[in-house]
Amino acid sequence: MPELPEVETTRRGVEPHVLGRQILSLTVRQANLRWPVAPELPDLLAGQQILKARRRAKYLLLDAEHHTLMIHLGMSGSLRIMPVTSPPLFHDHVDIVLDDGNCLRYNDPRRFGSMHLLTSDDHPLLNHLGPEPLSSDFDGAWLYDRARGRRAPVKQFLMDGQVVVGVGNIYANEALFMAGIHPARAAGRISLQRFVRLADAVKVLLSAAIEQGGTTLRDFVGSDGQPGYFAQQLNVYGRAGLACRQCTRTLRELRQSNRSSVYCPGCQR
DNA sequence: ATGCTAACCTGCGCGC
DNA sequence: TGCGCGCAGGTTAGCA
Repeated sequence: MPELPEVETTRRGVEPHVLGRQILSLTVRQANLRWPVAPELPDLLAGQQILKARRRAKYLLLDAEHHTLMIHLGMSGSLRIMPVTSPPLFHDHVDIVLDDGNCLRYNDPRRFGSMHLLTSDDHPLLNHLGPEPLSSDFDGAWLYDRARGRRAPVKQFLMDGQVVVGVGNIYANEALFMAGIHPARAAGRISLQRFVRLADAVKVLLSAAIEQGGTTLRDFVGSDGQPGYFAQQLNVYGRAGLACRQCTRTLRELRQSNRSSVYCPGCQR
């Protein structure tokens, strides 16, 4: 489910409900996520007030007084604010119980998500991440520099978290279409000018998706339970075999690193 | 250093 | 109706 816009939508939805709240306790019903939830995590976090809700890449970072709770939603995770009394449903793995009768409830069918407790942002999972796509650190020149000598297809290059964070399969496909770049082209063989178009496309797409509450595919819901509205604007993702909206040629599909890429053979070179 | 593969899981849609 | 298969928004470890 979640790419960066979904995580940011979740952060914005959750923030007003958790800021200033004290964490009374945590209920862990299923600790086997992508990495096991540390058994001592609930006791360490209980009693602390939540001071800030940040995002880094696709990680949601809840800063408390002495620790930061780092949450990843994986492929199928979601967070909802709800009364702690409402009965947990299937795959509701963790409740972060707040002091106002509500809880932040983590649901994740596939359990590819994770929860870690940090004492600083110096963590192996955060240390080697590339720039935020919507920051000024990320632009065409950055992509061009990082692509020197890289023979990997640009699609994989763009999805590499050490190059830039937050660009998942959907937006990688869409950005390459918007920039007119074939997903299989070697990253090191793309001009600065074309990388400028690609970086701009990433920024435009992610910004628009955040504005509209993320992309809804199957089961995504934001923290207030409302679906996003960006899905209807996808030009290539999920449209293999259909006509390109720009040139009417049939969109093709190929698999790269076991992920599907959809592109227009006319518009993308 | 780069790049490829398998791995972690469940659910859903499709063809038979 | 049921079953097996392939595929799905992510990311890491391990190995060539």
